[in-house]
This record gives sequence, structure tokens and C-alpha cells, in this order.
Amino acid sequence: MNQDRTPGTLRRQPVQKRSAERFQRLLDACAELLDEVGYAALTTKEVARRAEVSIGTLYQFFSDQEGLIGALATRNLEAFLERVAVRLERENPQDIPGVVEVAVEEYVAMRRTVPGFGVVDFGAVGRDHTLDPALDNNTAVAGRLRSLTASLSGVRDDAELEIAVRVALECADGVLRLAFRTDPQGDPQLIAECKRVLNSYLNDRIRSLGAGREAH
Amino acid sequence: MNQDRTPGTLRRQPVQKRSAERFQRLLDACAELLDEVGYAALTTKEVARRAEVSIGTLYQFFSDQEGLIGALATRNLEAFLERVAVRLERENPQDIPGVVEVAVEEYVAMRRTVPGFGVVDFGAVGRDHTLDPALDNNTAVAGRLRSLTASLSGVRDDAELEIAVRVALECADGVLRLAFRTDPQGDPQLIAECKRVLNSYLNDRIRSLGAGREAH
DNA sequence: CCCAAAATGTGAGCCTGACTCATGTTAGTT
DNA sequence: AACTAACATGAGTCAGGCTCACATTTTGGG
Repeated sequence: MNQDRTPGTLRRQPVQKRSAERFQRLLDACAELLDEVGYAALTTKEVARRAEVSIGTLYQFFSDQEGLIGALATRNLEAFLERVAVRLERENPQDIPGVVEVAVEEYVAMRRTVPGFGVVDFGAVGRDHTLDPALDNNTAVAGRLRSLTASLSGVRDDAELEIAVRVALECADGVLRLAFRTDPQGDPQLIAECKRVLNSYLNDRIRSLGAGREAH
Repeated sequence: MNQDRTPGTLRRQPVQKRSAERFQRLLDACAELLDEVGYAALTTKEVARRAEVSIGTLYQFFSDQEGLIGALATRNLEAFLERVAVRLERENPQDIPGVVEVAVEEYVAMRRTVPGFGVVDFGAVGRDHTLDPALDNNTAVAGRLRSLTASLSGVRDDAELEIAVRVALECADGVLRLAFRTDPQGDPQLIAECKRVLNSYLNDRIRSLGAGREAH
């Protein structure tokens, strides 16, 4: 009877085709609006209107506004990981700079082409202080990236690598946001700096794990 | 006499003692509430109530909620820079790891003791996509840190250093947020990783500027 | 084909919170 | 005291998040 009021979650997965399409339309409208008016000025009413769906329908899928944003972030995350996985498989880089190059370039490409990606990428802003540290979007990304990394460069996939990837991800996120804050197309110099940070750190870090190609 | 409705700004600086105290009380109440209920659930009514001030008074000082948060961020920023400047002067470190140590430790100390610091540190969340990239809080921090860094380690204070410091700051911000997301007291391992990232990158970066103490 | 059940869709309206403004009060100055 | 500028107030306006009682569509037997 009473609806699921757990904040920031989905309420009902669409099962029929019609509602599945509406679900995607809502995410698309949300993404467009985020680009147009920004995070703070986003309204659920306008998202619904833009998706040509009633406000009630929106709330059948998402528990609240945060759930809507979260679902968009999840879709972005899946798309990003898919793109990275495809390119890694195709190009099969053998060292860390190779993997860094692919991951950064795909992120940049998505920032330039995917609506709303710049505002929410893999997680809404201000979702830090959740009391349950169980699930954290960036941690999820790190987990998936870690297995991709480990399998491709011969590095041992252990707790140390987990930390290195999480740390690298936070850095990349911050520097790339800066790059796009400075220049809507992404400041090339700062994008290069992002790769540099990751390579400096990971090289340093992985070597100390005794698994790099050039042991000290 | 329409009021200043420029978003995110101050409206009137307090000039008399009474209002100056109220101004600080409002920031204190805001900081406390941010810790208690989080950014999303913050209400201006409750901030005013907590500060024992009418809602009207709050809006005499701040153009809107964002202005309130911004003023708190500015106060945090000034306190941080003051603390770092004092410690740098006292300890006078001669190399990059020395400066990194001081800056990171002071940030950690403030996260542990200053109410609300964990939520807004130097800038509210979600303030990226402002159309005028003129002023950006992290850039301001970077500018001030840069002069401190340059004067103390004999590095040339030029555009390259500017970039290095801005990049380093974004990384530190991200990794330290992660450290405190994982552990309310700040995960020691991640704090150590933060220093490591900064040292790896800055060492790499500064050496290439031909100014480190150990030229290659 | 027909129908009940399940899934889905609707939007007027409730509620809460950001922000205003007409009016009253206090501090500083002469 | 008397005047002015700074300061303080909170009931009221407005907008946006979200609900719920009800309507419509799809599905899967029979």
C-alpha cells in the first residue's frame, strides 16, 4: 500500500515496452534539462513535461528527485564502462599509460557528447554524507575498472590495487571537472595534466607492488 | 530599492557590532546543521531559528541560500589559509613533501574539528557550470597556496606552477573526501595515499620545470 | 473473442520551504 | 531630544516536490 519511500532509489522497474520507453525518455529529458538549467534549477515537473509524461508517472519509477538523478548517473556509468571495455579489448594496451589514455579519452568524449554527463557523470553532487558507506558510486566504478586494469597489464588484483584505482579515480574526476570548468570542450592542457597525474601516481604505486614491467 | 538579487552573494556587510555577531551566529548555525542533516535537508528557516534570528534578518545578509553557504565556504577558506601560513612560517619546510605534509594535515585537522567543514570545505557542491569562469573557489585557494609554495621552496612562480597547484588541489580534494567518506575520522591509509599522489605528481611536474633541489 | 487482473497512467491538490516587504526597533550623532 | 541610518521582524506570497484516488491499457487465460 504505502509506496517505497527509501530516498534515492527506484520504485518500479518498467516491465512492459511502453513504460520502458517512458523511463528512458524521462532520463533523456532530465539530462537535457541539466545541461540547460543546471542542477539546482532542475524541476521534476519540467522533466515530466519535457518527456511528455505526467508527473505521477515520474514518481511511479523514481522514489524522489534524487532517485531520478541517480538512475541517470547509473546509465552514464554503464555506458562509460561499456565503452572502455570495448576499446580495451580492441587495443589491448600492455602498460598503465595505455589504460589511462583510453579511460581518460572515453570520459572526455562522453563529456563532449552525452547530455547531462558534465553535471552528474557517475553520481549526483552532495551525496557524500550518506550514513551507510556500503555503496558509493565512485567505488563501484573503481571496482569495475580494477578488474579491467588487472586483467590487461599483468598486475596482481588485490586490496592494494583496489586502493590505487579508487584514489586514481578521485583524482581523475577532480582534474577533468576542472578541465571542463575552464573550457567547455575540455582544456587540452588540463586533460594532459590529468593523464600525467595518473601516470605519476600509478607508476609509483604499482612499482612498489612489485608488478610493473620495469621492476626497480 | 529592489534588493541585490545576484545569486550566491552577500547583500549587506554588517557594520555595527550587534549585526556582526548575528552574521557569525548564522554561519555557525548553518555549519552545525550541515553536519546534522546534510546539505540537501538544510533549510534557511531552521538556520535562522538556530541562530535565534528572524528569517528576514538572514536575508538581509545573504542574497539566497547559496550566498549563505558561500559565505561559510569563504570563512572556511580564510581559516585554512591562515593556519597553513602560520605553520609554514613556523616550520619553514624546504621541499615539496614538507609543504604537502603541512597542507594535508591542516585540512585533516579542520575536517575533524570545524563543524560543517566536511560538507562545504571551500565551496558548495554543484557550483560547476556557472557561465562565468571568472571566479572559482578552488582556483582562489590555488592562487593563495601557490604564492606560499613558491616563496618557500625556491620554485619559480609562473603559469606552470599555477597549473600544477590547481591540479594538485583538485586531486587532494577528491582523495581527502574519499578518506572521510570511508572513515569519519579520515582513513589513515587514504590520507597517506593523498600525500603520495601529491608528491609523485609535483615531484614529476616541478622537476620538469628545472627548479627542484635534485635536478636530474 | 471476452474478461478479470495486473500493470500503467493521470493531474488536481496538499505541503513545505525559499524568499519578500511593510512596518517596527535600536544605535549613532548632534 | 530629535533625527537618521542601520537593523530587525514574521505573516504572507509563490513555486516546486510529491501523493493518491481514480482512469486507462495490456496481458494471459478460458
